[in-house]
Amino acid sequence: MSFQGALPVMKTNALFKRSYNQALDMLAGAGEGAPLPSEPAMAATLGISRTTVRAVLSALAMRQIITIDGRAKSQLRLPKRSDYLADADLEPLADMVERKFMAWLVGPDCSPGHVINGLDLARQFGVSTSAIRDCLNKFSHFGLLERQSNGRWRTLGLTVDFVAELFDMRELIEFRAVDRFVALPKDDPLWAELSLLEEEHQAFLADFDRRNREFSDLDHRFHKLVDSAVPNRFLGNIQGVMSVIFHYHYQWNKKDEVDRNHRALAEHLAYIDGLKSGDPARARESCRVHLHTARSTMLSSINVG
Amino acid sequence: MSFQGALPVMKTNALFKRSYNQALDMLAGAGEGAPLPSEPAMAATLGISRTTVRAVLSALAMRQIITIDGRAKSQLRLPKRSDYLADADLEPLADMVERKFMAWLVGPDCSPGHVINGLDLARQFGVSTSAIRDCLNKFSHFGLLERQSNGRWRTLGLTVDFVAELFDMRELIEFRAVDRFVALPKDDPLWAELSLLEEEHQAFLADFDRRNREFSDLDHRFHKLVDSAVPNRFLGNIQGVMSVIFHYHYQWNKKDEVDRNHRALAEHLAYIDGLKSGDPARARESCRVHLHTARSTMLSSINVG
DNA sequence: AATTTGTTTTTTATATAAAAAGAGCAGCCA
DNA sequence: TGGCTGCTCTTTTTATATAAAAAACAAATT
Repeated sequence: MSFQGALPVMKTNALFKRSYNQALDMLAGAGEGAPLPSEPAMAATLGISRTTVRAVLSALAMRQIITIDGRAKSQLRLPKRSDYLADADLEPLADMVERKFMAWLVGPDCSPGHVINGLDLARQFGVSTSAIRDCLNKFSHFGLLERQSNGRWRTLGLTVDFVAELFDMRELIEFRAVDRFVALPKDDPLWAELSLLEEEHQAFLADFDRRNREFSDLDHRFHKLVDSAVPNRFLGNIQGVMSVIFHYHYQWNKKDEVDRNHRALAEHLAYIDGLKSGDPARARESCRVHLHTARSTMLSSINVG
Repeated sequence: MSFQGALPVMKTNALFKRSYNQALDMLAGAGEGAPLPSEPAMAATLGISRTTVRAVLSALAMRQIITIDGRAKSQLRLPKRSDYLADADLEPLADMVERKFMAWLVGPDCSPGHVINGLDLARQFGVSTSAIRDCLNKFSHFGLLERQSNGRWRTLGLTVDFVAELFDMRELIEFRAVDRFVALPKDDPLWAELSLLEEEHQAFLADFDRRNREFSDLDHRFHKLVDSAVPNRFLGNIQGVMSVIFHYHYQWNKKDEVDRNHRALAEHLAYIDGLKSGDPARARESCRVHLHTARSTMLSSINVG
């Protein structure tokens, strides 16, 4: 299945490439002729192992960007644009497969109940079947897929039922978290974090037109903070599903995006007020309103999409 | 397809072996010289594909147990004990790995926080690294493992925290299910199922000494029934964790097993009464009592274990 | 003595190959 | 006509091989 001269690459070296580009950034920051930090120091800075640092360093030396002589490493020249490695495959493989799979899942080639052909997907995405298998395994935990008795995979799709069940769970969890949150002592660090997030919301609102697109991240962080009042690892799982669904679904449903985000932003602020009031009933109500809106927004988005 | 001198076995043919033994059972039921059902019929009976049926049939013919001539298949002799394939590897590979892994996890070779060496486990269990990888992936969804940034696996273990969080979640879900359950119309099929299960509990109690061991299955089915009042696929996930944890943990903690099961059985019956009373407060209370006992039993079992 | 580098050993991630099991089709027999 | 068999093609499951990355170890330098 090799189109061009694709030699057999066994494992993506995305980490190396990312680190290489990061190293170039560091060199751009320093001056020409400047000495480089030691290998362990660089490893710590980049958060990678020394093995990878050494690979990056020899690549830099090969390109005549730095020179290495024992432990004396120095910069020969400033990095140019062309020195950077193309960001084509900088993404970890699993992320790439996940992205393509979600696109396929909500796209026209897949209808709910569709039986998945792993081999075919592998060819389509340009990866091996192992990668597909891992991805399918992951999504089956998210409830988007099902295994039949004969070992085959069937899509369940982003159906109305799925969303309803997901939100039921979400409400169950978040209502409880709200009760716990309002009862937190006033010196709990979560209150400070909440205030910080409130300010972020205000700033977002002030600059809404430009930052509109980044809302889903803010949304995720806000709900995560509320839910953290009841620490529970199983809850994190559900949050992960929510996050993935929201991320991908709204990426392909830009319709009414501005209105949707604007409304959610306002509701978040009311929700924060509710929490800060210390009144459980009021907090619960503001939470209920927001989750209700989120649910119907998602449902209508699925129905038209 | 040779099951004796097989040198490099690439994939376990557990399905074939299980089916082969099942076919022997069928032959033992029929008489000598009796005609065999058609291939599709056997496939349907055994719940496998015709390909596997054909493999079984030719193995039986090879062993001179049956004779095949076109579509005329007939039994030559009754199967002997020695005809059966050894039950060493009749278990699906994934199940075997899961079992061994859980045993390892709660055993002395593994303490919470331990970094897992996949290759080593593969050698220990006599399987390939792929099988281990699949297993680790599965258990990470159960919250028993964690992936570190460097891609390594670390055990979190069956700690007090884990159990506390698991039961928090369970209570959250089951309380809600109870509320919904008592509100079901009296002609809902769930009521009939509940009565059936109540009878099973009574029968269990009458024959407790002998059936004691099978209690965990009954327990699982009971809670599953209650929770089915609120159908939700994410909930099924949590139930799966509970089931696995209970199954393995109590398999190695036989201490006080009789008392533990006896008490749970009594509480289940009270719980069923509570549900049948139709009074939400009473139902909730009997549920609370039982879940509370279950939690403390599990916790104390971990502490002494 | 504490770090740094050079080298070797482990471990993980991925593609590939091959067995096992499933699905479908054409001809055939009752 | 309807179901059965023989055959072929797909799809899934698993083991293995190998590159990437991490970790460990040893020698060298400050």
